[in-house]
Amino acid sequence: MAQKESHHEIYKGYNKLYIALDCIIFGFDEGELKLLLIKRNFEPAKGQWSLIGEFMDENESLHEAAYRILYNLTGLKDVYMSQLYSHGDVDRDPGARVISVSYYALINIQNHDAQLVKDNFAHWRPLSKIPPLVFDHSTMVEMALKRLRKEAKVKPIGFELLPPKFTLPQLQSLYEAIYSKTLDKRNFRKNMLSMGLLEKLDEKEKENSKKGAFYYQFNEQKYKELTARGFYFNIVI
Amino acid sequence: MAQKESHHEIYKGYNKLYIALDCIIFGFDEGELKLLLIKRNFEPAKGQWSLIGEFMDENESLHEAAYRILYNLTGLKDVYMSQLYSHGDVDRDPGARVISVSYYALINIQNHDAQLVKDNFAHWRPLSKIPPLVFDHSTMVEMALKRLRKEAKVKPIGFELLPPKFTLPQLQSLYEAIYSKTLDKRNFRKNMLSMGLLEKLDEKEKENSKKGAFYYQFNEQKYKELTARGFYFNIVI
DNA sequence: CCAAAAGTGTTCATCGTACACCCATGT
DNA sequence: ACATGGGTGTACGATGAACACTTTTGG
Repeated sequence: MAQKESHHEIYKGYNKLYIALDCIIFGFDEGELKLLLIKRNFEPAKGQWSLIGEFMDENESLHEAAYRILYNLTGLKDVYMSQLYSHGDVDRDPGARVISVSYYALINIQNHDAQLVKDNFAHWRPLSKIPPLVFDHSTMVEMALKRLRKEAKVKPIGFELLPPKFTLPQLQSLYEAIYSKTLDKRNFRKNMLSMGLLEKLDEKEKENSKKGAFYYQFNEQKYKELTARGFYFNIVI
Repeated sequence: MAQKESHHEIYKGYNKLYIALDCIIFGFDEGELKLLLIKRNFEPAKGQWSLIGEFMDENESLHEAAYRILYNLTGLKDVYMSQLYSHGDVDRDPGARVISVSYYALINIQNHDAQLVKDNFAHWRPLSKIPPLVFDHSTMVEMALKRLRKEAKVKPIGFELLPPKFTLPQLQSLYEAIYSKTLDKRNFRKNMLSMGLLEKLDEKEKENSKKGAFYYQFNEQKYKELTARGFYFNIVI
């Protein structure tokens, strides 16, 4: 504690800055990727579209802040989230010097707390129809999409955007949405199933077709085992 | 300006934090990767090994700060540098709450200003013999190496670590150092030359062999042209 | 019975990988 | 002449890419 004090002394001559944390929250619904955006009802830039973000508190880590913000908006806790980038242009926020750390999250859109979202003036917007955003938030979204496209090829993160049980046509549709590209059904299924990470269930989804499509679920445990032995997830786009 | 004032008012209730910026500086010499580390002669952790870093100033962007720090230590300006990660654990710096943004740099080790390095108590240390580092700096180094390994496969950044003129054996030796792996000479050369990015010079390097090895240089211009047409650098390890 | 989506295999080209010998030259 | 590092080509297996028809069933 004495040491802590002395360090405070040492650092005392230096500036402190505002740090914010912004979240890019992806969902998948109706065959397309969506982002959770808020219509700000507070200054600055009141009434404009924005990512959800808040200022960092002295007593929480970056990860904790990211999960706090996500939780407050969606009621979700166990969610895939990953640090994206730190945005530090001097004038990025016209109001004051604020450095923003961005995180991106992939959530199962079915699970979020719609009431909370509503209370926060937030809305799901299709990625193809994102309105202009405040500050450098559009850049953040671009970077997040780029990152998602990179990661979804080599990590099994796509499943985070789907319910625990999903069909192969749904999964393919998700990948097609991520990469804005139609994929060959046979090659996609062969590729996906050949990794041995999906378990076929004895149950069919019958909303989208008369024949019905079998449900599958991702085997997290098996993925960990294989990874420990040098296996790499890889889906060819 | 009136607006700026009003925004300051709005943000006024929020905390400011210390933000530091740390640089992981890679060089390549004597067949191995090296890092530029400082032996701190200031508190806290005086006498211990550390990355070079400083506190962020209110009036510079993250990139500007990174280049400032690198310049002050090495005298180098036009250098490959890229943001790595932001480290935000509450207790990462035992002295005070400091968030650190890390950048990693690849420099041609021949070009640095040895006197400046000396004045800053900095030393080149082989990656294989990195001493324990202060705070979470060892984590930063690990992350930087991981990133370098990812990037050197798909971007022509290896050349940043070499002089403008280099031989294929030197280039191969660099890749072998990056990946801690011996590579097949024929496959490496075939792969590298097939991209058409290297220009063979009429000059030989004769320090390392009697026969001498031809110098090559990287054609940045051609890389840009090809990239614009959808080409991707790719070297198989 | 028919429309609509689910499911299934094979062929070909490309790319990655393994591998061994000759060349040039300084001593 | 020889030791040392530089330079070169080929064959095989694995992987990615293209491609069309059958199955199921609700209406």
